Amino acid sequence: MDEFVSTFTNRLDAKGRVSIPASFRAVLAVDGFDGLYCCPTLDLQAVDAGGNRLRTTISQSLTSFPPFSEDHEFLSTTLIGESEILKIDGDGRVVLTDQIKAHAGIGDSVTFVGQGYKFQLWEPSRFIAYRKEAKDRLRDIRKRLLPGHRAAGVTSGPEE
Amino acid sequence: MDEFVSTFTNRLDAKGRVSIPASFRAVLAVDGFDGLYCCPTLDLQAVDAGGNRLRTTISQSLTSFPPFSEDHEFLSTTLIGESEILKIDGDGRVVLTDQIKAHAGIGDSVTFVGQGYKFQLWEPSRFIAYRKEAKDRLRDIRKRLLPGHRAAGVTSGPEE
DNA sequence: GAAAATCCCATGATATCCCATGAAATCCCG
DNA sequence: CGGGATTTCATGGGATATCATGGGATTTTC
Repeated sequence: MDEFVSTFTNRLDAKGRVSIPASFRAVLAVDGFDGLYCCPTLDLQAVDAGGNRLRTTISQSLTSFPPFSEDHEFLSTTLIGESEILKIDGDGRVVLTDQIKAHAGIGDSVTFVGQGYKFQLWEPSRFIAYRKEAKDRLRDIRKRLLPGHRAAGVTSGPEE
Repeated sequence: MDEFVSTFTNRLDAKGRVSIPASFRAVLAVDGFDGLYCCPTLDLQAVDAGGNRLRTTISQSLTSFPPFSEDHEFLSTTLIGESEILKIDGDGRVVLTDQIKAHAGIGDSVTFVGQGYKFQLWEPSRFIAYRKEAKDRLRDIRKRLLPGHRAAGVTSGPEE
């Protein structure tokens, strides 16, 4: 297990804690980062989460700008300043901060969406809408690429 | 913990003391600098703060100018001459000098913004305005780097 | 000797730790 | 192959530690 795969939805308890899906915890353990690195996505009501691999990806996007340059300051303010490092308790749970919950519109449950080297946190119903939107868009793209054909070998799963 | 991450806002007490966020103190402890190195930000009403890594970064940005050149003199006057080293008390608090408070327009509370190897001090409401600007700038940069790569969803992040 | 800075301790809110529980998935042995 | 035994996992709750903040007391500074 070295990639975040699949989607899970868990509930927050009275103290605001959520269990990170067990398979995601296994990936984090391999990644070797103590805690959960969380960064709000810029144009989605979601939060990117992960460990070292996510963090270094973000850091590296900063290295192309010299320190003290305007762009470097702007980027680090948004990417690092808005990020949070959540502690993972002994049972594999985290407490989401108010900023994270506000940004993603999260109430009493969270959907964890695996995306390889990172995963995203969503408010469940918002994620369902987003996924539908993404599928429709994918269909459009395929239609344009393969006019008059059905995509061979590229499945999108059962249509609902 | 080796980077300043996330944003915190704390209040000054009657004696002018503010707690440095605990996670930032942990980073400073690793960095091994006794005190808090503070340097007014050149073009912003903010103050850069940190430990050894900030200090060496400032020194290195000076080496790109020949010693005794006008630019070197000017920059070192500003960057080093205007810097201050604040004492950190046993409870992890500092007392901001009048210069710092004046430069950043700080009243009765301070926002600490993590930026990796350093963090910034802001007057809270001023920071909110700046953050909005920073996000817009990040959008521009993303657009230039990833042309035609739009998010599939129709939602955009919540505006505050 | 007075004002300011520093040290030390108090306190309430919040976060963290540790153990319990029940349901579901997995295993195991016939 | 099957069904009971065991483990895993998400969730819950009480006890404990951490942290920001406040204030008195002592030391420093000029």
